Amino acid sequence: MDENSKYKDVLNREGIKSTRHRNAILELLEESESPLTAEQLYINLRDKTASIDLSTVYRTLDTFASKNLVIKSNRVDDGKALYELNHHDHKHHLLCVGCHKLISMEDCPMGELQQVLKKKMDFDVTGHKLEIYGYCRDCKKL
Amino acid sequence: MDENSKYKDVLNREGIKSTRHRNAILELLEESESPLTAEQLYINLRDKTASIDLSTVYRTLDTFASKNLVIKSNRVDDGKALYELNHHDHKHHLLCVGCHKLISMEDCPMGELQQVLKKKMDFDVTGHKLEIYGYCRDCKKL
DNA sequence: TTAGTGTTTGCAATTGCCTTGCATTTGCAT
DNA sequence: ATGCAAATGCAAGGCAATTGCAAACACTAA
Ligand SMILES: [Mn+2]
Ligand SMILES: [Mn+2]
Ligand SMILES: [Zn+2]
Ligand SMILES: [Zn+2]
Repeated sequence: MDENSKYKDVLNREGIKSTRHRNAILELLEESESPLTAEQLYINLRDKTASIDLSTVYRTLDTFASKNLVIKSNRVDDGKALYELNHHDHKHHLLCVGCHKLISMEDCPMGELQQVLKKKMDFDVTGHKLEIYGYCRDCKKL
Repeated sequence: MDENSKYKDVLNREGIKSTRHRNAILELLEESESPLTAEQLYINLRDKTASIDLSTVYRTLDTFASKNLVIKSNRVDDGKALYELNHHDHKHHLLCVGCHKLISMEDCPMGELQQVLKKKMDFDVTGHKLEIYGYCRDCKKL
């Protein structure tokens, strides 16, 4: 199987063509354990084999976002756009205010809270947003 | 009392001068029940008495943010910067997606989570944002 | 395999949000 | 009132992101 077609099925399922760049971008996103900026992807791709234009990176990410293949968000400190693979599972991150690293939490702590709210407040939870800030292992030593 | 000095005490407490523009911006933020962009503030101010430059709006908001008088965030859809008054009370609301009522929660459910994160992830929590959506007592009957 | 089609990409220019340098004005302490 | 640091207006600049267009490419149907 061609390395450039690793995600052919995924892409075809969304009605878009399987290209070198699209496969490469999906691969990088899959390898990364934290969201990436368009520029980070761009630099990573340029350093590898595949020269690519930054506008192509943006267009590709926009396409992926519109197909719900990736989730677009904004970095807290500078508002720059971040992109991560949509794993379709409900997830939260810990944001280190020291080094701006994003760390994935294994599970959502809201589960039991929902039950409490249902009993005490008679409120049926359908969703939530949760962001947690603090200092990671590395940064709190300094 | 001069209308242009409504927030003199607040501003002096932060060690910055009380000016026409700063008072006007604080007033607009206080009147608004939702966060505003710099441009919204700019247009609002220009249409009133006070001609103001957009760069002054940004500089003022940055100053306020650095003094923790306002909270800066980013709009979800376009990433544009949003500014709102910092009311300094740590509080969460239940937002009913049926009637858009905001219900205050008596206490913050994050307390025990912090301890868990410290142990399991070696992460020191300094803050968080939490929004909860769902259906209130009245709306879930319908 | 080849030719044909719409899609994707590179490139360069452009947009729009936001920032910065500098001269002038203003608030405020003396 | 006077003096000085802080705040402001103005114009230029920086930078993430977008766009128009021509060339390259993926895929389909001969
Ligand atoms: Mn959750
Ligand atoms: Mn809380
Ligand atoms: Zn860190
Ligand atoms: Zn309701």
